[in-house]
Order: sequence, then structure tokens, then C-alpha cells
Amino acid sequence: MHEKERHRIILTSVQEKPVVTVQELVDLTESSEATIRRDIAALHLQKRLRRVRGGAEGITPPQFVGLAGRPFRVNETINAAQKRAIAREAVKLCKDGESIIINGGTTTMQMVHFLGSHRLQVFTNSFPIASHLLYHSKNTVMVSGGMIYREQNIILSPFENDVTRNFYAQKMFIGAQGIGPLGMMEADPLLIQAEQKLINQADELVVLIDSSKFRQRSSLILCGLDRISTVITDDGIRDNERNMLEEAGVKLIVAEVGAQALDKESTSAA
Amino acid sequence: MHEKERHRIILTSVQEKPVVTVQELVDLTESSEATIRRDIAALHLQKRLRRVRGGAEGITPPQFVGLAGRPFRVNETINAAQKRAIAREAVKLCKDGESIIINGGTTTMQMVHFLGSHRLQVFTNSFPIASHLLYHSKNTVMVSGGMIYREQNIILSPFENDVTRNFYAQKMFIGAQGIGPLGMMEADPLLIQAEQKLINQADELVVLIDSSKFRQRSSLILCGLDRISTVITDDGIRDNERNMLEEAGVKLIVAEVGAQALDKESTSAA
DNA sequence: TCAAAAACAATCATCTTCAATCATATTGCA
DNA sequence: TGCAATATGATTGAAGATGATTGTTTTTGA
Repeated sequence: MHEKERHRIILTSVQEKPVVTVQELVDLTESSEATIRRDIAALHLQKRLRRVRGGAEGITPPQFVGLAGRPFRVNETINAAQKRAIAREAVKLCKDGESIIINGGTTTMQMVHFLGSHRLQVFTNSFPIASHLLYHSKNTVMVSGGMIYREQNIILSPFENDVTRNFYAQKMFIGAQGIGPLGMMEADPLLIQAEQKLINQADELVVLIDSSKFRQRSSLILCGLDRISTVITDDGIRDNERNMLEEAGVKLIVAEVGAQALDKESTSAA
Repeated sequence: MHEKERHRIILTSVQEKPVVTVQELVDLTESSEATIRRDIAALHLQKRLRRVRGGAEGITPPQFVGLAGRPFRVNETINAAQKRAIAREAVKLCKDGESIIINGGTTTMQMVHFLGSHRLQVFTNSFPIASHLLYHSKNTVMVSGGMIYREQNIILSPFENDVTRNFYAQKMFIGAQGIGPLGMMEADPLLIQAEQKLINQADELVVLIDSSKFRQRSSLILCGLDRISTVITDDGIRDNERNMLEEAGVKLIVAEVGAQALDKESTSAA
């Protein structure tokens, strides 16, 4: 077997398993122990894997560390304050007893913080959202079935006939990569697929999006503005963007970032 | 078992439980007390956990305490040692690349400990099992869709047309409330419903059941003995019970419960 | 407080893994 | 083809890891 081929085998092996022994690789490549050791040493120098006693281990890609290492972090997202403020407004739209759909995403995930004392029927395709609501609230939690994608953190089934079709909600909450005259946009085909499944299962579509996303475009269009009932964003939204939404008949809610900070100001001012 | 693997097991254990004893880890890793002590000492030096008398405790990151807490506790079950031993034998039946179904339950949940270094396609209706595998292994994880029942910790859809029908596995692992000449029995109608859905989606049915369950009866029969391929139990099984299985053509695997449990038995018997 | 039990540390035998070396095989090139 | 460079495989002694044993310390419960 050729050197390149062995290296390929070794590298895929350490990706698939946390640690691969020299013996396993010997069996796999039908080459000698010495060769495998040399290969591991070489790949270690190239920093393509880490050499450990007994074999080799993969260099865990950073995004995986957060996933494999601990449950998940609801807080560690960029623009957390804005996203939280937006999420808070979103939760204010919900009345106890209502059914809602929460599509997976970093902004929508912030909603879990404010849902703790609610009693809603929540359907979601996000594993972390379901997990959090399950253990930290008394809402009824329902999930879509299918494979759990680690990177996107969503549950998606390739089949048409899943429970998604049997759930209907007053409101669906969703984030997006960008928004413009053509509608909501997303970059990841997998997310588009998941969202497409849910988008027709609710009366109102509520889009949670921080204002910077008005200036972002992306490759895939999820739906037009006419499908959107409400947009919740922060006060960074510009006039032309307001007009765009108004013309499309979309209700706009502007969340005040750091409302509690404002409160403090007003108290200290008084 | 490899050093890295042991470390991984130890670290996930202290994440799930505030404190883990050396004995528990010995059972979990099938290595000696001395090795576990060395491991704990090493991880302590790396500040990845805190060493305490009797075992190790996790270093709870402060930002986490109020937020995510502990999603669930895989370890806090009665007869944990027996269940773990049984679960270990169950995992030994799996080969990498295989598809398996794990039905929710306290015994089957123990399997997650031994699945850490495997690469399987796992379908489950148990939210905690899915969660654990997702964050602590590289297995492909698939879940059934539907409502999450808090008490039973399973995901169940009232509809026929869910993804469950689209998944087929070589083996299905399942626990039970009791077992007798009439077959496997369960008390909770909800569990029966969930199990019925899955039971025909696999070639072999592997039943994980501690020996005391042979003397228990329950109200609802899930399936007859003829449907069962293999039973895994502990060494408390009696001769007539062995015969019952043998006559029904069921393969029997008896798991050896950890050394310390055996010691206790022999001392009390003496 | 004392005695039994549990947990621990230290030591040693055994097994595994490793690095170094040399012999052999393969490849590239004149 | 013949030669040199490189890659591979086998061997061997050293280093490391593991598990059992033994004696010490700590904890527990009467």
C-alpha cells in the first residue's frame, strides 16, 4: 500500500474515532507496526493529528469541542445582548396555552431564557432548545424526528411523512442569515430544508433578526416578505429598511437593547 | 481500554454526577483501581477535575451553574452496578457501522457509557440517551419525533406516520418491567405504545433485564418470547428461568457484576 | 476510644509500546 | 541494467503502563 493511501486511512480513522491504536491501523492497512509509527510521527509533525501513546488521536476541530465537551452554551453567542432583547420581545407575543414553533438558531435559542415561567406548547427542530425547555421549564415540548446534525444543532428528517405535518401553531419564530426586498435568506441548504418543512405549519411568521442582517445578503431565499407577519429587530434598523417592511405590510417591533440598563439610567436620573 | 478513553469516561462521569467513586469508574472502564487512581491524579494535575477521597468531583464552571445545570443524571438509578454490567454486554454485541435502536429505559441508558468510542447509527426514542450520545460520542444520532414525556423521558408521537417507520436496524435494545413465559411485560401504557412502534423495525430484539425482573409480572404484554433473540441479565438468574429461555430458543448472556458486588455476596453468604 | 473497613500509596512483576538499528524491498534515474 | 535513494519490515533493548500485593492512613460505627 502506498504511503499516501495509508495517511488517508489514518486520518479518516482518527476523525471517526477519538483514538485509534497502532494495532488497529496495522490491521487496516496491512502494513507493519514500524511503518504506522513512522506515519503517525510524520502526520504529527504536520499537525494533522496528535500522537499519543498507543496510537493517535484526532485534533478536535474547535466547533466540535463545544459540542462534544459539554452540553451546549446558550449564552455564548455574538451580539448576545441584542439577541436577548429581540428574543424577549418575541416571547412577549406568546400567551399561555398557545402553540408555537421555534426554529433552531442562535437568536431564537435566546427565547428559552424568557420561556421559563410560561406554559406553552412548543414545537422545535432544535435539540438544544428542546433540551433547555425540557429541563428548565414546564412547557410542553415537542420535537421533530430525524437525524441530529451536530453543526447546525437541528433535527432533520429526509422524509416527508414526519410529525411536523401534524403540528400546527399560531406563531412560528425564526431567525435568518439576511433579509431584503426579496425576502428572508439563509446560507446553509440544510437549514433551508428544515425551515421549509416548518414554515407552512403556522399562521404567523415572526422573524427575529438583528439589524445588521438587513445589510446582509445570502444565497438562498427562504420566503418572500409577504409571508412574514412580524419582524423583531433592534434599534439599529434604518429608515429605508423600515419602509421596506412597511410597504410589504410587515409589522415591525423594535427591541430596546439593554432595557434594564435604560431603567437604571432613568432611576439614577430621577 | 486506552488511556484517553478512560479519561473521557471519567470526565463525562464527573460532569453528570457531582462526585464519582473509584469503584464506579473501575466498573465503567473495566480497569484496575490503581489505574483509575493514577488517572484521577493525572487529571487532577491538569485541573480537569478535583480529586477527593473516594473518587473525583467535577469542577463546575461558575457560568454554568444556574443555567444549564445538569441536564439529566445517567447514573442515578437503582441497581446501577448490575445495570451497567448488563449494558456493557449489550454494547459488546455492536460492531462499528451497524445500525441499532435503543429504546428508552434506565438499563438501556447505561449503554451510553460504553458507546463513547463507537461509530454507530443510533436511533432512540429517549431524549436523555440522544442528548448524551450527541454530546459525548461521535455516533450518528437519530430521534423519533413527537412530544417529550417528562416522566418517562421518551419522545412519542401519537401518529403512525413518523420517521420511525423509515429506520431499520440490525438490533434493538430494550428493557422491561418483567419477563415470564408469556413474554416481556411493561406497566406503563405509554411505554408500551412507544415500544410497539419500534419493535418491528429491527432484526434482532435484545432484552436487557436484571435478574429480579424474572420474578416480576406486569399488566401489559409487549411481545412473546419467540420474538426475542437475546436476553442479557446478571448472574442472579435461576435455573428454571434459564430453562424457560432455552426452551423458547432465546440466547442468554449473563453479565458479571463488578468485583466488589461479588465480594459482598460471598462474604454475606459465608 | 477502639476496631473494622475502606481508601490510599508504594512497590514490583508483567505486558505493551516505543525507538533505534539493520536487513530487505521498492522506486527513481542515469 | 545498475546504482543510489528511499521506504518498509523485523529485531531487540529501553521505557511506559497496568494490575496485584502489601503495608499505611483515614474514615466509620459501635
